[in-house]
Amino acid sequence: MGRPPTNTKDKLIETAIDLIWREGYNAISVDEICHQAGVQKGSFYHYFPSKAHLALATMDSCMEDMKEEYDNIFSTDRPPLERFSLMVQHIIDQQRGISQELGHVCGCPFATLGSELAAQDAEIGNKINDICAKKSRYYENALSDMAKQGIVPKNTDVKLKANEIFAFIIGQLLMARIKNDLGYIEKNLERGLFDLIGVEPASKKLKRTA
Amino acid sequence: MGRPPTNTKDKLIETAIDLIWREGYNAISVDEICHQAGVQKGSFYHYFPSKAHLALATMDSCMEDMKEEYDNIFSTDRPPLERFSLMVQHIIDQQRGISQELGHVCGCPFATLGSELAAQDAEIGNKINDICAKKSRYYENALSDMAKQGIVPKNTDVKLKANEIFAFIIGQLLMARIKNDLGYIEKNLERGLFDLIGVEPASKKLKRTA
DNA sequence: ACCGCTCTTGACTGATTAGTCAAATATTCG
DNA sequence: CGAATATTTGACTAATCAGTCAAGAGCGGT
Repeated sequence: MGRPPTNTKDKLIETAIDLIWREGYNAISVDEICHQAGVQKGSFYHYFPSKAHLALATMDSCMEDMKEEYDNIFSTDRPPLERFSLMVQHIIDQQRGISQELGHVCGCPFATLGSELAAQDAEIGNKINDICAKKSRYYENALSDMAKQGIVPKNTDVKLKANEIFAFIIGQLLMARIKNDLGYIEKNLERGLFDLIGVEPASKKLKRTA
Repeated sequence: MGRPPTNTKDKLIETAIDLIWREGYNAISVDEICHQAGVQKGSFYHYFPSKAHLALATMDSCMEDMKEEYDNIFSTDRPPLERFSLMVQHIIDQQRGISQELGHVCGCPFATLGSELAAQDAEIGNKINDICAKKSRYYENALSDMAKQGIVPKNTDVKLKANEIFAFIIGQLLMARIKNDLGYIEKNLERGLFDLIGVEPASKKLKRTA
């Protein structure tokens, strides 16, 4: 029944991800998104009741991609420390790709949007909160496994530690975005992460405290 | 000669700091700033050639305040570890005050603005870069002193370490802003900071590695 | 062929945007 | 007082904003 589904909605979401990620939510207009997506305004409002709803849809889309990647990276088959190393590499690769594609280091899309809209739109704020919690859970699980294996102290507060790790990562990504420079992340992200966890990556082995 | 100077310019800057800090740069209008400052549009453009120039002025103002506080906190009279503890307390106090005044946890004003405008306005991006560098220097000096005193390894890369600390702090502040919750900062900021530095705060003393 | 449904079109609205400007006002100096 | 300068006023522009809507186009089922 009716006209067959098209890729209009997806085109809008894909275009919006790029534009919002690079420029921010309030800096771009519905007209601009439509124009770059090659879609008419009426079609936009056929699929999304408002600009804010499109932003929510872009987050859902990013969230899906993220989940797929992180389910793999944080697979329990992998040694827990290796999961973090792999994640660092994934972040660097992703940032490099996006920065080449969009002409600017863009950082974490959730953090950028969250920072901009935290005090403005409660629903978006909640959604970003959700995403933070989901990401933290990957870290918590890995940290739990590390505690079981004695890589970190058994009594480690994994929730607290996961929060520290999360903050450190989005902080590095935010700095990379502001400086438009991936150098620090490339040099510094893994090292800082392992400092926070309290272990040494790869070759260098130092005494840990129990 | 001429009409005497008034506080109009300062009123505009003060109002803009509050509005931009809470809502973001693109989310607020010149009209709104003028209205809340009780100033007419023409007066605004008498003092500032554009909205972006007001944003620059707010950053200069924040920067001045910051410098005064940090010159005190990071005074070389103080033991270097105490400087970091004092800074943590200062951040917490400041965030509590602003969140009460503006009705929302606002995080770091430079990071918020930087995140929003990094890809948009090169001049603002450069200024924020400058501010980051200045703040990092306080950390570097303290870390150098700690290295001299053997509190951290003599061969510590203080520039790298300062960058890690900086990223961690703005990451925590960003999360606090997104979650609109100071809880994590109050519980977690000092602890994570000392984990990164590689020392233990206050009572708990663990073996460090040389 | 015709109906019913989905999707698309593009002109339209009314509000808001950053920024302009000429005239008015207030003050100091001579 | 009167000239010179600094500040204020508020109406104005032209562009842009999010969102609306009535009309039509494309398709499946009957």
